[in-house]
Amino acid sequence: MLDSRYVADHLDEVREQLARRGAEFADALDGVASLVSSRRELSRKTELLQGERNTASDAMAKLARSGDKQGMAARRDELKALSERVKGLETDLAGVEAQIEETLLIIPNVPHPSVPDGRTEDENVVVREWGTKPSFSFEPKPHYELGEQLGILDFERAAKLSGARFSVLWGLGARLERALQTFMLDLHTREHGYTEVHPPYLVKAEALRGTSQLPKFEDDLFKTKRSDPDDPSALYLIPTAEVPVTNLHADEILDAAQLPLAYTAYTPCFRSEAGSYGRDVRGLIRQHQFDKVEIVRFAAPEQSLAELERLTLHAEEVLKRLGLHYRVVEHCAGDLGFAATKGYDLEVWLPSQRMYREISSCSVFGDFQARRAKIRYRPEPKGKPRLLHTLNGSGLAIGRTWVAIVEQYQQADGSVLVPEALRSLMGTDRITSR
RNA sequence: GGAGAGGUGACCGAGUGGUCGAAGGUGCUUGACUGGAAAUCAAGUGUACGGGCAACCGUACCGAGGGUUCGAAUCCCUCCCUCUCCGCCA
Repeated sequence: MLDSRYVADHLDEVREQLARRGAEFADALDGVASLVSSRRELSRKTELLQGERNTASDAMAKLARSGDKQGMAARRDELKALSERVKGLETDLAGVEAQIEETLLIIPNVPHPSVPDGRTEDENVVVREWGTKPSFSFEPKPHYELGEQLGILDFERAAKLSGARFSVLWGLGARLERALQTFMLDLHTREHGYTEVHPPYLVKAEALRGTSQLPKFEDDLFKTKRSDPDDPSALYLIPTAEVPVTNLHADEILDAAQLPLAYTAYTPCFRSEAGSYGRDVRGLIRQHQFDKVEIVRFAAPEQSLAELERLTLHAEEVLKRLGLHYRVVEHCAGDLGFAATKGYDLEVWLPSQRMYREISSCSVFGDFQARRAKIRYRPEPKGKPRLLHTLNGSGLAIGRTWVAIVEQYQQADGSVLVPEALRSLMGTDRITSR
């Protein structure tokens, strides 16, 4: 969420910055500006009258102590009227504040000045590549064909259980999923300094509001208690570990010395994929449920851009160790996530598609999430609390990593070599038909 | 799910209608004392918004929301959470 006062005081600037995203928020922004000025006026009036009421109330207390029943009776009506006026103003003020919040909650973050222009993902900028495209003496197969032939991947039975966009992994396929969890968590905790977290997979609406999946992207989420969809206490399945992990520090004031905080978490992720009906219908690329190891950092504002580079390298290291060819692209302004102010995608090479596909998204959110979730830190021991900056990235999406390994390491005979780094966890150096 | 108890500042804990942003203690910070430290003594020590160059002042906040009242941390209602016992369960 943007700062309402900043928006009101820098209307044109914010308008221009948001225009880079290719979206129009003119009306909403004007609305915020005028609401902010009526809030100022209203709160001044309210406080003045509250002060009057408090003074009068103290006088009443004195009368009460001196047992002046008559004096009290004489003033009661007058005070009641005053009190009613205060309540009226308080209600109005709360109304204005709610309107400001409501508007601001659906306005995206402004792109950082360093973010390149562009409308769609086609205008993202390739920053660097790592490794080389594997070459094959045969036509490389898609992972879903290989997986089914090897008996490690089963969509038919998944459909029987849960419908489309679910999968069952068998044998070494399941083992590979588990090996990847362990491998990634071990790398981040042992070598990159992250603290491992095991969070809940069901969260309150409040948490989703903190990281900005709500209120705007409710359709993308699975909500529990469907029998009473309006129950405000209904829990949601997490679409990413970002939600529970970032909100760990909601409503907290951290010490500067604690920063940067670095957490990693393995969780399943649940996404309704509403509106993506025709896309990636085959294979593991787009599922309602997938596993992911997430990395999350909390940083002082001055550090956050450098922290983004660091976090991105941590995610990249996973691909390097697995020997998977990939590239890094920077989001153009139009392709930036709702809450992000700058970000990179890691795209892994999929031979069967002859394409780079997103396997990680690393973002810095500035104070956008911190303002929503009220995550602050104290710059100096006695100083005023200040919003910190949040960051996160996939480190990595495990399903897509599984896909990349099967495709990049496939052999002419249909078997799949196990990357060196996973061999001890897998207990084998090759996946063959069972 | 049933019965009971409770949610107060960084922490413990007092406060059952008015002068309570909140006693007392602990912790922390600063000062005094000391060769230094401990102990002791003194002062300070929440967050947000508004005003002021500043000292500081005003307003709100005692789990959340609503109500009663001239006035609520204190009374009433609803919800959330924690603890104890029973039941059930992994």
